Amino acid sequence: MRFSNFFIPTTKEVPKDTVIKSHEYLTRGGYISQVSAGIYNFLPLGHKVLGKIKDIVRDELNKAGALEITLGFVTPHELWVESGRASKYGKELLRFKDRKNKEYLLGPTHEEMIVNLVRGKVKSYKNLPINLYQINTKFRDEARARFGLIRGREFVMKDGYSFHESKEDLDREFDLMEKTYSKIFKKLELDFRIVEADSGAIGGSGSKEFMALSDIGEDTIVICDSCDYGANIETSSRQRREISEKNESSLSLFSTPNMSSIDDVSNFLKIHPSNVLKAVVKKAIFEDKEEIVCFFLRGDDELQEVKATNAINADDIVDVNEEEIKNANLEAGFIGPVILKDSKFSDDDENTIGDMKFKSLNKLEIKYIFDIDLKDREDEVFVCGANKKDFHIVGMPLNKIPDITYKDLTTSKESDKCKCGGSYLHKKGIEIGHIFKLNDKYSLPMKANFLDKNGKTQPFIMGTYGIGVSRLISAISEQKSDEKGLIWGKTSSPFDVQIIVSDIKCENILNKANEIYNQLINDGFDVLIDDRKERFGFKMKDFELIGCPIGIIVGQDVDNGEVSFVDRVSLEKRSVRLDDVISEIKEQAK
RNA sequence: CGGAGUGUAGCGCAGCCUGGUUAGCGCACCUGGUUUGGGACCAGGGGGUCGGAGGUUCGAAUCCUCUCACUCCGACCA
Repeated sequence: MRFSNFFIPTTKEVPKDTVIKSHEYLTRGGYISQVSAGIYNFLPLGHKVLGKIKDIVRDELNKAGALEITLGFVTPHELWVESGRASKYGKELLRFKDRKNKEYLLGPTHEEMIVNLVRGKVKSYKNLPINLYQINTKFRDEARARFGLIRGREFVMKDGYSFHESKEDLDREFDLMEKTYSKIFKKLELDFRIVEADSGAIGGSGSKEFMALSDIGEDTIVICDSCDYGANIETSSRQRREISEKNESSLSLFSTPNMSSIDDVSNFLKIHPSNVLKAVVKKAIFEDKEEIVCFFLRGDDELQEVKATNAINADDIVDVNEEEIKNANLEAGFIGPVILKDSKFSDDDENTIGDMKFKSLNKLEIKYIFDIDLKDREDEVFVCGANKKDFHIVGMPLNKIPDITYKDLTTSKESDKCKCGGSYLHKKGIEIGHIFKLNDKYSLPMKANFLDKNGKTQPFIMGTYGIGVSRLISAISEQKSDEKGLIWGKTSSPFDVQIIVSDIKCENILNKANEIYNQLINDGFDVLIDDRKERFGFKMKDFELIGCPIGIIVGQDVDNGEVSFVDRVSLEKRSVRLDDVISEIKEQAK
C-alpha cells in the first residue's frame, strides 16, 4: 500500500478526551475516530488490525471444530421475554420499534438468538455436539462508556455457543475452548492470565475469564506468587487465616461512647481488628421482595459484594440508609449479632450467656450470614456491637449464637495466603475473553430440547464463549506501546513492513524503494511504503506512531548499496545490504 | 443514575470575570519560494457566527434561563 494513496490521518496533537495511551495513539495514528460516546469509526488502519485479529480468532476456532455463522444484529424483543432477560437486563438494552410497532432490540449478546435458531433445527442427539460462533457487532447501552475501545457501547465481539447432550461433553468442549483461547491470545503476543470468575446466579461448574494484564484494567484479579492460581477478586477465595493475636476476655458489656468504627473500638480495647466483628448491613433485592441482611466478618476484612449477593441468592444487594437501619431495629455503628434484653424484648426465645440475656438477630427477622473464616473458631471470642448505642459486647463466643450460616464473603487481600502456601498479589486486568458453562439456563425457559438415545426429551446443555475483539486492539496497544506510539506484534500489525523513503525527489532512492516494495509484495508481504512528499523526520515520527514492527529506511545509503532496518521495539537501526533485504525480511517477519 | 468539568475553524486552545470595531493564536490545509536523515523556514491565502433555543440589552462568544452533547470520578457492567 502506498501511503500517498492511503487514508491515515495522523496528528501530532494529543486529542483532548483521551486519558489512556491506547486511546490516544489509536486516535492520533489514524486507526479510529469517535462518533459518539462509546461508538467509533474504524479507519483503514484500524479496520486492518481488526481484520488481522478476526482472522486469528477464526483460524483457531475453525481448527477446534467451531462453525462460523452470522446472526441478526437486530433481535426480536419477544425472544428476550421468553428467556426472562427482557426485564432483567434493563437499560443496557437498546430497544426500538419498527413501522409495524413490533419491538426489537440491538443484540448485546446472542444466547436467545442462537437458542432460537438451534431449537428449530436440531432435534436429535445425533446432531450434537455443535459449536457455532460469530464475529459481529454488539450494542450495550453502557451507563458509562470509557477508555476508547476498552468499554464501548458498540463493539465487535466473537460470541460462540455450544450445544451438548451431557454435562460431560460440555466439560470437554469447555476445556477445548480454554485451550483454543489460550492459543489465540498467545498468537496475539498478549500477557494474560486465565482466572476463575463469578458464575453468579447461573451457577454451573465453571466460568473462566481471560485477563490481559494492564494497569488500566477495570478488573482486579488475584494471583498467587508461587502457583498458577488466578481468580477475579469477585470470586477469589483464600486459605483460612492464622490469627495470632487472640482475645481472651470474658463476656461483658463495655461502654464505648461514640466509637462506631472498627478502628475506634480496637484501639480503645487494645485488641487486633481481626477480633472485632464487623457488621455490614445491606438491602438484598430479590425478584419479588427486598430484605435487610447483615453480614459479619472480621474487622480487618472487607465484604465482597458479588460473593455476598451469591451467598444469599439475591439478584442484587444495595446500601442501606440510616432510616432503613433504624426501621430494622438496628443501632448504626453498634450492630452485632445479638439483641440484649431491654425494652424491645419479649421473654420468648431468649438465650443466656453467663448473666447476659439476649436473642439473635434472626428473631427480629433479619437474616445474618457469617464469613466462612469465622467458622469453627471455638478458641476465639469476639468484640461485637451490642445493638445498643455506645455499647459493645466483649468476649462473645460464636458458638452461642444460634443458626449461623457461614459463607465465603470476604475480598481476598494481598497478604492473604493461597492454598499452596504462597501469597496473593493483586493485578489489574482487561477482560478479553470469558468462557462459561450455561448448562440448561437458556434451553429450559426457551424449551430448546432434543431427543436422547432413549427417545427421551432433554434440554440442550450449553456453553458460551466470548472474546472482545475490538477491545483486543486496545489491550494489545496498552501492553505493547511506548512513549512514542503503538507497537504491534507480527500477527496484529496492520502491515508487516513499513518502507520509509527519505526523499522522494531523489530518483535513485525512490526507484530502489519501489523495487524493494514490489519484491516484498510479490513475496506475499503486506507492505506500507511512505512515499509522501514529507521530510524524513516527519515520516519517522509517523512510523513510530503507527507501530509496524519493522521499518526499512531507504535513503542516501542506496548509493553504497545499503538501506537501514529499524526495529520498532528497540528503535535501533542497522545497515543491511540491498541484496540481503528480502531474505532478511523473510527471516524476521515470518 | 449521583458528583465534577468542558463545548469558540479539521485538531489543540485564548477571549467570557469587567457586553461595544472585520472573533484571535498554534497545528493542519492551499499557493509560491528556499530547504531536505529526526515533526523545516519565509511570504501569501482559504476556513468559524462562538453546541442549541429562548431571554436581558441600543448592542451578547461574553450576562440570565432552559436544553443537548462530550469527558472525568463514582454507582452500574451477560
